[in-house]
Parts: sequence; structure tokens; C-alpha cells
Amino acid sequence: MVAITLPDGSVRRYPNPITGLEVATDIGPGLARAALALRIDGTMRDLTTRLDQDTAIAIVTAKDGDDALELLRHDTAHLMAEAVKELYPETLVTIGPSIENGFYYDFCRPTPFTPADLPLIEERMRQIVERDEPITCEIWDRDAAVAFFQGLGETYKAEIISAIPAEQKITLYRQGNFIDLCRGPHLSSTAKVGKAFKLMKLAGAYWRGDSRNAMLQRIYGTAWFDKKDLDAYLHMLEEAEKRDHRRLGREMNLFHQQEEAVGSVFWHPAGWQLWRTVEGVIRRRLDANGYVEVKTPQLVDRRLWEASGHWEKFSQSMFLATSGEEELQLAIKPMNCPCHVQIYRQGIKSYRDLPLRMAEFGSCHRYEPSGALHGIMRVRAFTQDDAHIFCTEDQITSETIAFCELFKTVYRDFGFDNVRVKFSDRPEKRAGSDETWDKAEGALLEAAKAAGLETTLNPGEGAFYGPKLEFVLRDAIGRDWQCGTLQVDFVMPERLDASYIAEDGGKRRPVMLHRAILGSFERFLGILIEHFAGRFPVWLAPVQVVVATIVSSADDYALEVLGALKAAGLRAEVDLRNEKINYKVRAHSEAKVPVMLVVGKREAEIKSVAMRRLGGSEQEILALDDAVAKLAEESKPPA
RNA sequence: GCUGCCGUAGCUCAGUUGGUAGAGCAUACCCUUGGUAAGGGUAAGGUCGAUGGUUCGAUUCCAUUCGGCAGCACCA
Repeated sequence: MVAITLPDGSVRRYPNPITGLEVATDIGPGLARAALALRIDGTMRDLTTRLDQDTAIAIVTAKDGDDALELLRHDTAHLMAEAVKELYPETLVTIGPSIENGFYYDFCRPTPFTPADLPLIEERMRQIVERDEPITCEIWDRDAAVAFFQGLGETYKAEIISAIPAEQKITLYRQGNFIDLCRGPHLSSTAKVGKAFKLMKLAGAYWRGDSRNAMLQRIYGTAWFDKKDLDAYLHMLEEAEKRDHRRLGREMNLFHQQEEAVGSVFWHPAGWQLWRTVEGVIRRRLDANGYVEVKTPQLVDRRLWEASGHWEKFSQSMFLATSGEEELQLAIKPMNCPCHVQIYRQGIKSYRDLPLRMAEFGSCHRYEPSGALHGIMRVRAFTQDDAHIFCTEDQITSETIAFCELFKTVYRDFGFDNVRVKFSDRPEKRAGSDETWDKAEGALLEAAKAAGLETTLNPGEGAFYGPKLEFVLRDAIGRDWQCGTLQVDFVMPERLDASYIAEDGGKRRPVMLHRAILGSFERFLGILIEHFAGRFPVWLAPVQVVVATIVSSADDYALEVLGALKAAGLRAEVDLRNEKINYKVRAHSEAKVPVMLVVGKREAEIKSVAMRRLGGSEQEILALDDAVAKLAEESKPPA
């Protein structure tokens, strides 16, 4: 006798052990059809799992959201592997997990896949779905499984099995003629995958994620429970492409990049205006929060980088400067901290000087790998909104709290409300003793807790000199971006010999907190462009208002309006071209100017303007003075 | 850096099975003075990413190289 408890608390009793699928069938044929898997103790299990003792189960259907999608995507990955093995039997299979929005599978084969292969594989996948092949789980002996895959020539699979801890069961899943090592769970049949999937792209990927290993062929796909969801996802991708900052940068004439300066940005007037607006926000906040601003040299002798430890770890990605005249040992600075320590070291510091918050809009250069470059989001020449807080150990907590308040305010100003925090602890390659790291990690975690932050652990991802908090914001279309950071550093002050005189007259080491709110201007501006899809709020927009005439007899008045706007501090332009108003409205709408003031004969006569908002179809007739006052108010950046 | 794909006018793209190229938009000029997302006409605009090779002849074929895109690896 087994008693099966369902989520609603009801209990069903059966005389003999029973499978989840049988329970579902017993409840109703509709549920049996919809059933995908079971959840037992919070773990997903196969629908065919045999229940031989009293158990509480939930039957998972497509309505179960992420869990169900993960299952589906994992199955679609297997389905793809089966199709690939049928079409290209010489291909070796490796792993194929579900990921956000879809799945991938890594294959090994002598000749790479081409984009033309994708539709063929997709078609075969549909055929396998129609075949309705049952997916069954088998428990194998480890040695037998290794021998089995070796026998098939599937060396990667054999290697994976060998690496599974001895106490774990080896489960293989069989569908048709395809058999794969897998932890499961899986759907009960290939038919349950349905047809709302699509293979998206080909890419290379290193075996086990290590660049020293062979490169495999990865195929990415997306999978959903119904076609509507698939279409919605594909539509979302199209929308994301439309707001790509590289495209908008060109269309809105914000910046450009070219071969002669790979990894750098040519900022055009409009883009630079955006930069200056953002910089202004940060500068005002720094001033209001007790920071001092400095500027440090671009070229710094290699000795300083050797002393700081950066040379040892990063010399490969530092630019070196030579003069042609003599042997120079200068590096173009890849970061600002050692320079800030030099300013700190001028004169004797007292505990009364701490915390000393030293900020710089620091222009840095790093030779990033070519493949890492991406528009203005990842460049070789960038400007950080950097600052280093020199403080005592006792001040770490209060400084962390103050910084968290600061970045939240700034992010909110730019329209980002959703921010998560990651805590990255000691990496393998690091400076400083274990005791120092214990202290730094402990202090940072405690401070994060005191600041009311919930953190998720990012193991081994800290900087070489200390642990970090990383601030991840979510943009308007749900993508996550890591921007801000706060890092505790006990190492750099030691290496570069920074000290202060404590209350008792003794000499002490300060702690350095490295912190940035935006990260780099280039990256943050790229994110802003994509977040707003180029439709900036008035205070951020490079051009805030365009005055457009309907007839040339209104030209003089239009210039008067322009003058009034400029006098009120607005970034305004005038369009007197010999074009119809329809044309002008379209042109400036496409340029994403937030406000248009249209003037014709009527407006010129009574000194009014017809105000039109980007994307709207309404017009508002206002007296010139009122319009200017209203826009001046709207265009104020956050205080 | 690695794997794959791509590089034709300012932009989006067509084309040449090897005989040095075409459209739309944008630009300039002319006509049009028009009331809220493209009025009409004319013109100008390209050593087809670069270098080398094969060829009577290369934008087209081959090699190398630079740059871009997607992913991987990297990210002080």
C-alpha cells in the first residue's frame, strides 16, 4: 500500500507501487496528457519514477513556469543531439544543458557545421518529435558505461562518466537509437517536446570551458511550450537589435569607431553632450558626499606597477610607451589606484584625515583581447568613475553603507530600480596572506549585511588584492549588466607603503576601498542608450528641443523661440528647412528628440508654440514663456 | 586569443557563372509655403576592406592581412 499526497493535501492510496504517470492518469486523462515530470521534495524527477513508498508529489505541467521550461529545453538539447547523430554519425556528443531562453549542445567533429546545416537538423528534430519515441532511464554500472561509450568512440562521454563521483548512480537515457549519459530528469517522450523550438546560432566553445582544451562546435537553440511564446521571444530579439547601441550611436550621431583606433571611441558632439550630462550627475554627487577629485598621470613608470603587483599579473595587457629617443619604461595607466596612493602618500596622514575619499574620472587603457571588444561596452580606452576611500578598518562598514546609498541614488536617477549584488571572494591567483583575506572578506560581508544588501556568492571571482561587491542592474528589456563595484583592499596600502598616524601616535596601514558607480563611462553610456532605446528623458537628451517652422514667414519668430530656449539653458535647435511639417516631424522623431515646438503663421502672430512630445500624436498650444518655463523645469538634471 | 560567419555609395541592400557596378534612403540644387511620422524633379556620390598571386583582364578565383558580427576564453 502506498499513499501519494498531492499539493492540495489530498491523499490517494494504491495497493502496489505506482509511477507518477499512472497517478496522473488516475486523476484524469487531461492531466496525464499535460504531465511533464514530478516534483518530489523540491527535486524534479521523471514522470515514470516508481513510487514504492508513501510520498508527497507534485505533477509538473507546462504551467509550472521556469522549472517546466528548463525540462523542455534540456529535452530539446537531447533531441538536437539525436538528430545530429542521425545526420552526421561521425559527430561526437559532449554536453547539452538548458540555459536562459533555450539550450545548447557541444559537439566534436572534424568539419565544422555551417549555417546551412541548421535547417536540416531542425527538420530532423521535427521528424523525431513525430516519431513519438519514448524516453527511458536506465541505471548502468560505471565501468560498463565507460566501456560502452569507449566502444562507440564517444571519448568525451566516457571522460565525463569517469569523472562522476563514485557514490553517484550512472543514469543513461534512451530515446530511439540515441542513448546519452544524463542526470535527468526528462520528459516521457520526444513528442512532448512539441515544435516551438528554433536553432539560433553556431559558435565555438572550449571543452570544459578551458581555453587550453580543444574547441568544440556549439549549437544554440531556443525552445518554448507553444509557438506564441517562441514568436514573442523572437520578436523581443528583434526589438533588442533595434536598440543596439552601435546602431543607435550611428543613427543618432553619438559616436563612431574606426580601424585606426580599435577599441576606442570617437565621441561626436551629441554623444559627448550625453557624457557631460552623466559626468555632471556623478560629480555633483561626489561633491555632496565628501569626495575630493584629483587627476593623475597617463604615463607612469613601470616600477610603480611592479610595486603594486599589477605588472606581474597584467603586464601582457598593458600598453607601453616609448619615445624613440631613449629606452623608456613607461606604461599607459591601466588603472588609477597606484596613482591615488601616490597622492595619499604626499605628506603625513593622520587618523583625522580618514576616511579620505579620492575620486578621479580616470582615463585608462588596457589591451583587451580582440574577441572581447564589443562596441563601446567593452573597449581598450575607457574612463572610470573611480574613487579610493582610504580608511581605518573600523570605518569599512560605515563607508560601505554610505556607498551603497550613493549608488542606489545614482542608479535611480538613471531609471534603474532593479539592482542585485554579488559577493566575489578570493581567487586562486592572489596577493596577501590568508589571514588578510579572512579579514577582508569578513569585513566586506559584514558591511554588506549592515547596508541591508542581499548578496549572492560569486566564488573565486574577487580581484587579486581583495574581495568585491558587484552591483548588477537590470535594464528595460530584462538584461543584466554589471556596473558598480566596491572592493576591500588590505594589500595595496602595504605594497605601496601607505600609512597614517593613529590616535595613540603609532603608524598604521589604512584600508583602501576601491569603488565605482558606473564602472566605465563608455560601458554605462552604452547601457543607457540601450535601456532607453535612444529615447532619453529630456534632462539626458543631447538635443532636448527642436523648433520647426511650417512656413518661412515664421522663421524670425522661430529664431526668437530658439533664443528663449537657449537663454533658459535648454539644448535646442531650429529647423527652418524648406520642407513640409510632416517631413520635419518624422525626421526629428527618428532622431529621437524628446520635444518639438512647431511654429507657423498662427503661433508667430500670438507668440505661442505647438508642443509635440516624441511618440505622441497630441499637440499642446502654449504661450512661449510658459513653454520655456515648463521645459526648463523638465530639463533639470537630478540634483 | 580561439571557432564560425561577414566586409559593394554616409545608411540599408542588389549585382557581376572573371570584361572595373545599381536601387532606395540620406546629401546638393531647382520647383513647391505646405498644419504634425517621407511633396516633386535634377545632380553628385564607389581604386567593390587592404596587400600579394593566378589570368590578356580580378570587385568576382586563391593566399595573406586588417576590421566587424556571434559565441567561447579573458575582464586589475
